[in-house]
Amino acid sequence: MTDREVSTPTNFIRQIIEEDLRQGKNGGRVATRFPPEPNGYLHIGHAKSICLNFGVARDYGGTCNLRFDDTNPEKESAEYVRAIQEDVRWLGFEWDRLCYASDYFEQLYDYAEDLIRAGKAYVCDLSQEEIREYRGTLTEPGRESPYRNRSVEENLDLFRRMRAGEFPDGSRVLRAKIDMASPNINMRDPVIYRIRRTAPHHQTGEEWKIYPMYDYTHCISDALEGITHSLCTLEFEDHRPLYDWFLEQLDVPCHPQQIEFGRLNLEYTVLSKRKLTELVEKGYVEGWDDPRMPTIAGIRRRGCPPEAIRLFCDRIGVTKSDGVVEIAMLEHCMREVLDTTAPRAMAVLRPLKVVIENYPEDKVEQLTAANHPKDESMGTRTVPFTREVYIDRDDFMEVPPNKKWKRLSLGEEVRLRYGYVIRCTEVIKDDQGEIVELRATYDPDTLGADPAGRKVRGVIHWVSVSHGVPAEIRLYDRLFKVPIPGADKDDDWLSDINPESLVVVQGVVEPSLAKARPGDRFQFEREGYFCVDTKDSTPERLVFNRTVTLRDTWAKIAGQK
RNA sequence: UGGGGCGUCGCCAAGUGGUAAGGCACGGGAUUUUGAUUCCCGCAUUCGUAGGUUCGAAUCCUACCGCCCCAGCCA
Repeated sequence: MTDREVSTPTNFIRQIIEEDLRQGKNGGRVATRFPPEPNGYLHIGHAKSICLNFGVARDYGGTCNLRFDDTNPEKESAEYVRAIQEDVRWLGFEWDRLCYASDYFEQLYDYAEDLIRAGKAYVCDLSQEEIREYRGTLTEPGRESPYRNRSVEENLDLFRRMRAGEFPDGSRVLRAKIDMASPNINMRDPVIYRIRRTAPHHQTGEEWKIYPMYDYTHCISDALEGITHSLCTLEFEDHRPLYDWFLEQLDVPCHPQQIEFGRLNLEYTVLSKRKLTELVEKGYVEGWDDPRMPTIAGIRRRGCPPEAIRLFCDRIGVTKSDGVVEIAMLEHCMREVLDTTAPRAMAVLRPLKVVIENYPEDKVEQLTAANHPKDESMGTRTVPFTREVYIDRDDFMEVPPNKKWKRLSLGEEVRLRYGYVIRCTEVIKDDQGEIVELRATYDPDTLGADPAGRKVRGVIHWVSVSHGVPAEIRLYDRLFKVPIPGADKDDDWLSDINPESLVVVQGVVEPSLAKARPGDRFQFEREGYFCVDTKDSTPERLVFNRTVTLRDTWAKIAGQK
């Protein structure tokens, strides 16, 4: 935690926990867990859950396990297991125990036999389609399976043979015997074990031919780990009666309390694992860690510090109402931490050469620049000033658009950041009328001093032509062009992708940046926050990713007219 | 038209019968060699709607209305 995060969040879950502590429940113990299924990368929605679970454990002197909910080998992989651990650690959390639901397969199996012996579970031979038909609908009750009243002996025998691999996939399942007429569909004899003979499991290999389902596995795993508060998202609210049912039937060590909260929705992106997987697999992005992805890996590569994510999660709060958080909230958190932590530098994204005609041909001045305007401890660096410099094309207009313009224009003055005041004397264009170069003069008395008798309103950044270092700069923008992709036609969400979510530009950066290391974050003055790409940047060919722009009041004013 | 949830400012969110916190966004101003940052100031007489209880209601009751989730051998 950093200073920014000292105020402890308050929310209904923390209130429940505090009340439990007050009453001495669970022997004053608080134990949570973060239970991802390793079937994809973690995204910012998971970050909310991570911050909640690990944060609660931290603040109440409890524990938090990282538990892989790995009961579906067909969709899971060791690669996801690896990536998830990396992401949780990067976010700044460390688990007490690293667990796998598959650690409990043997116990889970034994509990299933207990259920059978108690007459609370049975092997059902109905096909998948038949089970669906027998289940009924939202408004009509289901019907009991013809296999519902098999003897304990027959059920035990069949279940053991399922485990032994005697039956093909899909031929039989083990079901809990609850109530086919329940208004809660989850209670209509849910399947708790299915046969999967071929798919090797990333943790248990070929050992198992049957795999337990989520509802059955999750509550028992929680109980075996001594979890006190099992926090999950709202869509599991309907499953809570089932969660409690299993724990009541079985002789488990404890009965954790499931509490549901609203999952995060964020504007201009998607957060469903299905859609994120589709973006990756169909090549709309370059991978799970594409900087446009809302994955932890993508956000990290984009240059966002973990502290900003934690700050964001604290600020959006935890409730049961499902809303959509504006992207501005996330961007604000990024800027807030980057402003104080990122050293400043100058980079020209769209270079326009300026020749300062009254500056000596081969003179080079080493100007001193502060690495942070209000943090002296970040030190200073030196930037070479020469007769020819690049400025950004956006910082010049031959004739100013209005009186508010404070950048360079023909015949007018502007200050070069940390350097001199220059005046544009001539605009050189090519045959197409495109501006290719500017001529200017400088006022030698303006280094660190205001010019005599004039006030220069504008300051622009620049880089020496002879000393600047070329760099590829990737300008990332929101992945979708509308706040809610697929809002009115969900199957068409892909058509809402923003075709300009990535604009690559060949820029020039100040020479001090040549020694920047992958992952280093900077503020390019007047442009935004950038970080050295961890995959593609090399000392010979620097690549910077734009994390987020600076707040841009001018763009707002300019956009109004 | 079954069940489970949720409705407080444009967005997020406090509030738990005593007279609407905060953050983001937005608007205005100050300072500024980043149109950044920082700093002031403004921003819900009203809590989905309608009734009722009460000296007093966002908080309690009733009835409506709206939105979300559930019919995987996914989690």
